[in-house]
Amino acid sequence: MSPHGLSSSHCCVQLSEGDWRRHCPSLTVLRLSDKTVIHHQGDVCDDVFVVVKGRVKLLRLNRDGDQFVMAVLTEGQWFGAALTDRSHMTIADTAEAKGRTVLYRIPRKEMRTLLTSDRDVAWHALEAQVIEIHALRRKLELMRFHDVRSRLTETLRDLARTHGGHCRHGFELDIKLTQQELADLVGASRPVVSTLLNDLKSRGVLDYHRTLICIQNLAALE
Amino acid sequence: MSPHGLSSSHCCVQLSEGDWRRHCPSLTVLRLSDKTVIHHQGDVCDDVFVVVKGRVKLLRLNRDGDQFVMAVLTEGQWFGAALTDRSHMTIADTAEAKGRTVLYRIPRKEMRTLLTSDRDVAWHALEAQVIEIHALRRKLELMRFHDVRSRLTETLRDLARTHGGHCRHGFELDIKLTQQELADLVGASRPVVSTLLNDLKSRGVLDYHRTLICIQNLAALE
DNA sequence: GACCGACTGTTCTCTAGCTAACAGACTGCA
DNA sequence: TGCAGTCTGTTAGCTAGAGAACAGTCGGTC
Repeated sequence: MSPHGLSSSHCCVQLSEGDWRRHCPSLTVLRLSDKTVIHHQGDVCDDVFVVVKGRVKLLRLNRDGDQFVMAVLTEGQWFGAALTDRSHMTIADTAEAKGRTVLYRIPRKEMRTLLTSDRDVAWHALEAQVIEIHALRRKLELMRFHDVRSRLTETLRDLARTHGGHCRHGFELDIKLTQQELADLVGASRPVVSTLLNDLKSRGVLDYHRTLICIQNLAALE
Repeated sequence: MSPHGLSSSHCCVQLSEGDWRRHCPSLTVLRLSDKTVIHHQGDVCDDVFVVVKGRVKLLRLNRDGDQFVMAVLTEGQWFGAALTDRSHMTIADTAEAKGRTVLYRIPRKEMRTLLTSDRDVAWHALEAQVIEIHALRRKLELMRFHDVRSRLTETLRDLARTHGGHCRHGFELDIKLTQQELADLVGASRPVVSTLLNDLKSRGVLDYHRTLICIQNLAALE
């Protein structure tokens, strides 16, 4: 539950595979391995993808290959082609599977039909977009007003909320992240993230071993 | 028209005052003068506001009073209470009238009813949110990868696109902005914006006098 | 159990851009 | 026509954090 009362569970349009197939006859199922690129920024893409299992990173690359992660999507969320009428649009984000994932691929037109015909789905979609806007605005505010240290702690709190699970030490992220990935999420360079992470570790706030992060004291993340 | 083909005209749910009144019986009309604060971040607010005339700035303040402008809304766009079911939610953005503006104020519940009952309005709302997400992601990308100079030129191009009008010199922003406001929009300090603006002026790309900015050579903004 | 590739820890240097500070210019109002 | 308030122009430090560079560590695999 976010401090603003927007639970991420609202993001999910809870339909079964049968429901999806009924509404979207051209649906295909994709099974992807870690780091598979689903679409690349600048591609022309006319499909919408729904995350069924696993995680998908939405990110932007600059010409040096540095990346900035806009969002990490979980089960039930969708991405891909914009919903406008004009087809053959260029896509702004790169989407990449994070771990093994299963997706549905749906032509934009069928998704549009579903959204205009089913009231519930449309409402949930709208709510999901509103929540996404909220998250993006927060991220912008963080980028503008906060230093890397507080951006890092906020990001960890967010991750704990949306991708966390309990473990015997406390609160464990069930998403494995290298320091580089965390830095890409925070919008900072790896060296400073590394140092800050060590500082937090030495202060007993969290513990980690390589890509597994475990938050011992969520409250102490301020 | 944006480079991605998302025209801002799509943001507008084009309803007449009669339409609005029919759907939302509790609608009230607000006429505000420049700089009136409509709601402040942290307020509890259960109303949605629709911009009928003028401009509204959506911004975040930090404790030093520095502000960062998330969006400048025009006619037809709406803001305010989130659309979730839970009422009495705290609001994340400060909203401020930019110049004289006219707004409709609608209780969240009636807006919700309208959105769940009218297919067209719901669709347009969804499109508007998608476009907003697009803009926010772009802004994030700019903040992450680009220096103040290119953020400034991109911001000016955006403003020309969404709030621009022709004048005899070229392309004039029909929104008056002080350098401080421009800096808040770009996410930079006033002194550097001032210097960059002078540089652009001396290179003949644009001209300005106090709050009036006139772009002579849109293409030269790269 | 030795090797390779991926990841982590740390240090040093360098710079974009922030803050502060102040002077000049314009605008509007008495 | 003068004064107050707001906006602009510019300069001089100062610092967060980027980037490069490299050594250390883990973990899989042959």
